[in-house]
This record gives sequence, structure tokens and C-alpha cells, in this order.
Amino acid sequence: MNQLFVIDKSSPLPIYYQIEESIKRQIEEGELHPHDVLPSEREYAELLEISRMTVRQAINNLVNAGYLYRQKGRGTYVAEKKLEQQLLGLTSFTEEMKARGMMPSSKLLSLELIPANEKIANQLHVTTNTLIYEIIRIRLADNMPMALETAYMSADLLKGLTAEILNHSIYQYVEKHIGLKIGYAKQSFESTIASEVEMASLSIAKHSPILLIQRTTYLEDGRPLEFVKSSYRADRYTFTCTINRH
Amino acid sequence: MNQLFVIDKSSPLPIYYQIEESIKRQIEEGELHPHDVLPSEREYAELLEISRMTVRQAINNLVNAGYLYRQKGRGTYVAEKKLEQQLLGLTSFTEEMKARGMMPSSKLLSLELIPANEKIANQLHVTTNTLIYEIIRIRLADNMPMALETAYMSADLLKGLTAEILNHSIYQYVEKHIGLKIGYAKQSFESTIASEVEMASLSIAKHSPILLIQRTTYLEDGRPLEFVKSSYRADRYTFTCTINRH
DNA sequence: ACCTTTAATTGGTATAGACAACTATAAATA
DNA sequence: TATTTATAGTTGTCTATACCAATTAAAGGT
Repeated sequence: MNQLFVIDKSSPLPIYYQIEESIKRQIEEGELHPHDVLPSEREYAELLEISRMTVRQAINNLVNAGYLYRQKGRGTYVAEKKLEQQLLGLTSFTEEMKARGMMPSSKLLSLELIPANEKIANQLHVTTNTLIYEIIRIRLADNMPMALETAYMSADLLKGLTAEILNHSIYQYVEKHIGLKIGYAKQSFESTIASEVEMASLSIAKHSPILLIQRTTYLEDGRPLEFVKSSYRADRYTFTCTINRH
Repeated sequence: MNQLFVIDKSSPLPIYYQIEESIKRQIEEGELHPHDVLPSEREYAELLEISRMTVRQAINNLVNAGYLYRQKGRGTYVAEKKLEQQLLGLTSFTEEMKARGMMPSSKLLSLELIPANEKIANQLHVTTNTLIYEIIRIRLADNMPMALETAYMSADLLKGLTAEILNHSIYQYVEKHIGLKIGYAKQSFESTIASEVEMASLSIAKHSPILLIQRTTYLEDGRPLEFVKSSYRADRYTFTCTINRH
């Protein structure tokens, strides 16, 4: 029989959340292995002296997050590890490089308020000529140039943007200081050959391959936050992500 | 006041599912617009004569799927459209090209059972030298070569794979005929220059850029199904996807 | 006109129970 | 022995209710 965990009913943390964290911990510490069967929902309810629906809320969340899977009439099982992907999700350059153990930095080439042209206005769901931020930067990891990046951000959502703020993670700034919730991003990938500007900025040779990534980031409520066009040095950068079916 | 829909309590379809479909339909047909507030959970429950918890189950699913967002103390709102991304998700080449209105086809270069080398064995979570399928194909859209693709699939999961099956969507075959559920894929993107083989197979010039995509597809329970390495013609192909925060 | 308090409304958490649909095992039957 | 039938255990769906926490709007007081 499995070791069980304890929950604290008087804690301000919701019970279902405590269960989630406990099961995740058991998986991560190897007390539960892939394809192990979990105690049934009724067992959890009885042993922890809580309602079965509360157990279901916790397990539902873990199933949605990919930690567990269910089979009707049989039981609930531990899914195989998602490797390091667990950490990723949608991340900014700053967050991503830190996760890879590198020190991210930026060289700001330009920070301006400009009127949106038609393409940008369309991406950010604003009317043409609305004032927006244009930010052009060279992105470095461990002081090596990795990408040339041009970002357009809604000035409505990001009032008083400064060069100082740009030195840190913009996603975390938006979430912690402005209090907006980032939801998802739509991203496109293509392969090109370095242009003159990219050759100079990234100090690479003629005909070098470039990974061109365009990303529009949306808040949880669906409003667009930024549109970013990044040219990555293909010799130093591989993009990885996880995509769910349905 | 909103038009309301009706549900059929005697239907074999779960009530929460009927609600989900009805709300999705209202959004898609323009009866509900982005940032519109929905009736409160208690209203839905009263008007449809069902329990509030059932309403919550439906709304939870729609929030997770990105159709709605909630604000405690205020209400539940319609999120902005995710554009065409809605259709995508994780798709096979066949499904993707159809969605883009093109006619997918393949030219099979090789279909063999081979012993897994260390890299492939690692990707598919099998032991070295386990027999696996190796499938090499040229992928075409509207009869134009788009990509050179090498796929490795677990022979355990896909018994009796034939060239005939490969002409259709392998994902749909796995889901409908074998009854396995595809869960997610881990994907990497890099930009390279065409090799001799790729130049010949895709009939492109020297120094042409190639978008190299490597994908490992997993079942819902976390078992790896296939590992695919695809070299796409960069002049004809841009990959797009949506990534969720957390 | 402005501020504070109160009440009403909303989503968030949790309970206790019921029946349905499905799976695996054990018992009964042919 | 082989097949069918019961039975117990599991997740899936749904009900009816209660209270909490955040927000908004109304009422009241200055």
C-alpha cells in the first residue's frame, strides 16, 4: 500500500490544491512511478476524511496538466514523465535562457512610441495609427548574441514602459506588477537566410541560416499584449515546445 | 437578455456536454461576442433546471479550452477568438495540409523493421535493438514536394503497419482503429541549409534554407508513439502553433 | 459632492449522496 | 472445460446545499 500524505483542513490553501501538490511531490520524488495505479477516489476521500468531489477536483486538474490519466471502470494512473518540458510552457526569452542555465541580457537598440501600421494594428487588435511601443533589441545569452528582436506592444496595457523594465522579464512584470494574466501565444516558425542587418547585429557570415520566430502573445481574456519578430542564430538556438492534441 | 438554449435531460449525451456545445455554438454564430458577460452560474442552473455544479463543469471545460474566462465576484466572459488556431492543436501532416485547403500525399521511399539505435530507443522508451518501423517519405501538398520525413514508430503499438495505412492520417488510424488516445507532442525547430539528399529529394537549390522539425508524439498515458524528423522546404512552409502559459 | 457602510451578486470551495457505465473477478451453469 | 451470470469496485455524471471571498451597487451619513 502507498504511503499517504496529510492535509490541513484549517490551512488557507484549498484542500484540492494540497492534494495536487502532494501527488505531484510523490511523483517527482519517485514514490509513485509511471503507470502505477493511484488509490481510488473513494479511498482518498475516506482516508483523508474529505468529500469525493474534492478529490475529483484535484485529480481532474492533474489529468488536465498531464500528470495522471484515467480509465473508466479501472482506475487512475500516473502518466510517464514529460521530461524537462514540464518547466517550459510559454516563456519569455529571459525566462527561457535562465531555465537553460544561461545568463540572459539585452542590448537595447531602440525604444520608441510609434503609430501602428496596418499589419501591427491587426496583430494587436487596435486601429491603425494608434500609438504603440516599438522595441528593438539584440538578445544575448552568456554575452553571446543569440537573436535580433523587434517587439511591438500595446501602449494602453503597458503604460510608462522604461528601458529599466526591459532588462528583466517582461512577462513577470506584466503578471506581478500590472496584474494582468498571460494566457497563450500564437507562434510561427520559418527558416531564412541572414539579411545584411542580421549579419551585422549577430556577427554571422553570409548565407548563415536564421530561425525566424513570430509570436503574438495574448492575455487570458484574449486581448493581444505584444507582437514579436525574432531572428535567431540557427547555429546556437533550437526552439522546443510541447503541443497538446485537442 | 440573451437567447437561451435548451437541453435534453433524457439524451445520452451528458448535460454538461450539451451546455458546452451550446455555448460554443453561440460564440461561433455571433450570438455572444468577445468580452460579453454570460448569465451567472446560478441563472443557468435555474433557467435550465439543473444543478449549479453541472453548470460549473461545463464552464470549467470551456475556460480550460480558452473559450471563456472568469473573474471572481464579477462574472464569466467570452474570450477573444483564437483565429484559425482553434482548428489546429496537434495535427499530422495529412490533417494539417487538409486544414490549409491543400491535397496531401506521400511518396514512400522506404518502410522497414529495423533494430533501434541508442538515440531512437531513448526517444521511444524501448531498449536498444528493439525492432521498430522506419518510414522514409517525401511529403507532398498539391503534388509539390514539401518535406523529406523519416519516422520511427514503436512496432509494439502499431502491429501490422502497411504502406496502405500510411496513405491516410496515421493519427486518425491510431485513434479510431487501434483505440489509443494521442496526448501531446514534444517538438523542436531549427534552421539549417539543405544537404545533398534534401536537395535531390525536394528539388531545391544549393544553400536553400530548411526548417528542421523533430517531433516525439506521446499517447495520453505518456507512452511514446513515434519520433519524426522532417526537413521542410522553407520557401513553401511556415509552421504555426499555439502555446499556453503554465 | 464625497466617503463609508451595507447588502446583493458573483465565482470558489467543499460536502454527502445517488445512480450510470464500465472493468475485472468470482461464482454458477451448461 | 467453457461459457454465462452475478458481484464488487472503479470512474463518470448529477443533485441539492452550504459557506467563503471578491466585487459591485445601493443606501446612508457627513
